[in-house]
Amino acid sequence: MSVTITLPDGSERTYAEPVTALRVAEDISPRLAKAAVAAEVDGLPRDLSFAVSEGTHALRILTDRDAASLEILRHTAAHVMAQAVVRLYGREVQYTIGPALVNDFQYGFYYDFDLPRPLTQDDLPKIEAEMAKIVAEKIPIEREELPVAEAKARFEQLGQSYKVEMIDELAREQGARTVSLYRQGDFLDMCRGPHLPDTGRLGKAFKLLTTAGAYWRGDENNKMLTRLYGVAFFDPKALQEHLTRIEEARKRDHRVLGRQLGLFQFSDAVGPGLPLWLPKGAILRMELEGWLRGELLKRGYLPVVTPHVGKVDLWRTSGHYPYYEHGLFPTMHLRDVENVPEGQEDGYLLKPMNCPFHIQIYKSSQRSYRELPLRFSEFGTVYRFEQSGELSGLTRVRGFTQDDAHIFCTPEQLEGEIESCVELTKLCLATLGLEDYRVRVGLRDPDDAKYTGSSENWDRAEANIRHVVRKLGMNSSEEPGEAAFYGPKIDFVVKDCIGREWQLGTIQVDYNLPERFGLEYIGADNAPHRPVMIHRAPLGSPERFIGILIEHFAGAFPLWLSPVQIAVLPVSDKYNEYGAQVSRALREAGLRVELDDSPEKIGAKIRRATLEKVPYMAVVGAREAESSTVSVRHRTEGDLGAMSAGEFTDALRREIATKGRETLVRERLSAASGR
RNA sequence: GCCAGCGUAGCUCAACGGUAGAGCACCGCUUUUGUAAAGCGGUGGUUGUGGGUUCGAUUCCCACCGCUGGCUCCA
Repeated sequence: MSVTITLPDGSERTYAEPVTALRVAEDISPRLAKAAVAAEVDGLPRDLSFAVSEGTHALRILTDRDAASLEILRHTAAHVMAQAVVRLYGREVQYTIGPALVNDFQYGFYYDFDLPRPLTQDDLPKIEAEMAKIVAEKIPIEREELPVAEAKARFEQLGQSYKVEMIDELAREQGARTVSLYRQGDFLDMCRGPHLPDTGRLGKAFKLLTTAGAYWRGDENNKMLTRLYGVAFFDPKALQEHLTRIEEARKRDHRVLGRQLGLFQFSDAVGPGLPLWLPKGAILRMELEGWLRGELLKRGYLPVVTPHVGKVDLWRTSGHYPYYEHGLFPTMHLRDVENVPEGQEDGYLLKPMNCPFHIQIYKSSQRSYRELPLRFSEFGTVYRFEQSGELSGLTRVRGFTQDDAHIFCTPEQLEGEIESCVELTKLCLATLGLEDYRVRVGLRDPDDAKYTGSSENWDRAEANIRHVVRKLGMNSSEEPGEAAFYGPKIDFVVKDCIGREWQLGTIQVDYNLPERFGLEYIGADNAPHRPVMIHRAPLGSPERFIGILIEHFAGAFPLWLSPVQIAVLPVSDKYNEYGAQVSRALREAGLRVELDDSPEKIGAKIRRATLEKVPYMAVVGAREAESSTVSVRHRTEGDLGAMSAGEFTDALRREIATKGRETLVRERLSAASGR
C-alpha cells in the first residue's frame, strides 16, 4: 500500500497513501508549488488537486513555462468569461461550449452562449470588468465526478438544456457513466478539464476580442448562438505582443496593399466578388501565368480554350447541377429569344468549372491508348455564386480563373501522372517561396450522400492517392468529407495574414465523370476502355494565389513579378532628358520602367518609389549624365553605387532569371565589403 | 444565407440634431533640387441608397445595398 511518484528528473518520491499533485509540488519546493498551474500524470493533463493513486506513476508539475499550460489557462479564461456573462445577464443565459484555441493566429478561446439578445462589441468591456472581479475574488475551481443522471439533474435545475443535451450524447455515444463537473463559486460547468486551481491564477493578461454568431453544433439548421472570442496569456507582455502582431499582420492584408499598390479593386457598379485587375496587378498576374504556361508546355500539356457559358444539360450530366445549384449564378433562359428544340432543357449556365468542356474536347475524336495521357490545359475563368458573407478580397470571389487542366489517362498511367502534378504544384510553391503550407488529403465522408459514383471507384481513387502520398513521403493529413463530389483530392493549404486557411493547389482523381460522360479510348487489345481523369490546378486560382502572394511578400515582390521594376529618378528637371534616355534603354531591354519627371525633390521621389515597393531606383543627375551611368538604389538596401545602364540591365536580367534572389544587391554588397 | 459591427472627398480619418473639416493625393504657381516628404494657393462631398421622425438629420429610427470579423458553405 504505497504511492510511488517518479519525477521528470528521474527521482522518486514515496507516499503512504494517495497524494495530490499539489502536495507533491509543495514537497519539492514552495516556489514550484506557487508556480504550479496543473500537472501531468502518466502523460495525461490533470488538475493540481488530482489525487495520485496507489502504484507507480510518472508526475510532472506544469508551470507557466510549459507549453501545455497555455491551453489550460485559456480554458479557464473561457470559464471565467462564461461566469461573468451569467452574472451580468442572468440565469436565462445558456452556456454551451467554450474551448481553448492554441494554434489560432488571433484567438485564444471562445464560448458560445444562447441569450435573449445577442451580445455586441459594447458588451465586451463590461464582461472584461466582471472577469477582472472574478479573478480578484480568487475563487477556487473544484472538480467533481458525478454519475450521468445526477449531473443531468444539476443542469436541469440550472436550466442549462444544452449541457443536458451534451451529457445525454456523451452517455449515448461514448457510453459515459460519469461526467466531470467544474465549479467555481456560483458557476458550474461540465468540462473535461483540467483547470487552474483558482480564478485568481488567470491574472490580468486576457482580453476579449470580438463577438460573432455561431450555429449550435456548427449546423446552420440550428439556432444561432453568440460567440465571444478572447485571448489570454500568463504574461501581460505576451498579450501586448500578440495584439501588436495582429495589428502588424493587418498591414499586410492583401486588400489593403491591393489598393495601396494599385493592383486590383472591387466596384459596387460591377458587383461583389468580381475583381477588376488594374494595370499593375494585371502585369503581375501575366508574369505569373506566363511562367506557368511555359512550365506546362515543357510538361506536354496541350492548351485549349473554352467558352464561359454552356448548356445546363452539360452540368446535369456532370452531376454538378443538382448538388451545387445554389452555388451557381442563376440559369439563363433563352426561350424568349430563340427556339428551344423539343426535349431539350432551356437554359445556359455561366460555367462553375471547366471540366465538362475539356471532356467534350476529349470526346471530339476517337481516342487511342497511344494518345494518352492527354493533358488539356486552360486558364479558364469560372463563376460561382458564393454566399455573400463568404466573399473576402481576392481569396474568395465569385468570378475567378483556374490554372486548370484535365489529364485523361489509363489506369496504369494514373499514379505517375498524380506524381507529376504534385511535383508541379510543389515547384509553384517553391518558386514563390511559399514554404509554409500543409497538405490535406480529402476523402469522402462515408455518411454523406453527396458523392457521386460507386464505392469501388472511390476506393480505387483513394488508394491511388494514398500510394502517391506514401511514395513521395509527403507529410499530410487525411480528412474525410473534404473530397470533391466526384473524387478524392490532394490539397495544398496555406494561411493568410490573420491565420485563415485557404486551399491553393489541388489534384483530384476522378473515375466518375469519365463514366458519367461515357469516355473511352481504344486499347492495345482493340477494345474500348474507360480513361481516368485528373483535375488539377497547381496555383489553384491566380486570384487567390496572388492574394496570398501579396501578403507573403507584404507587397514587395521579387523583381520578376514587380509591376514596376525600376523607377528612374532625375535629380531635377534638368536631367529629365537623360532620365528619359535611360528609361528608354531599360525598356528596350525588356524591363518595366517608370520615369518620375515630377517637379519633386529627389528625396520625395525616392520616398514615393520606396513606398510603392519598386525594387530598384536609378537616380540620375549631372554626374551620371556626364559619365553615362545610373546610381542604383534598392528599396530596402539603399544606395548600391553607380554603374552603366548596360551593366545595370545585365544585372537585372540575371536577377529576373533567378525568380527571386536579389543577386544585384548581393554582388554590390559583397564587392563593397571586399574593398 | 445567418449573427454582430461599420459605410463622411480618390485614400486615411474628424465633426455626432443647427444644412461638413484636416492630412495625403490631384491641379496651379514659386523653388532646380543628390538618396525616405520644399513652400504657397486651389479644385474636390445630394455624408452608401431609399423611406421615416424633426422647424431642421451626416448625426435618431426602419428597409435595402456594400464592406469587416465570425458561423455555415466551398466543385
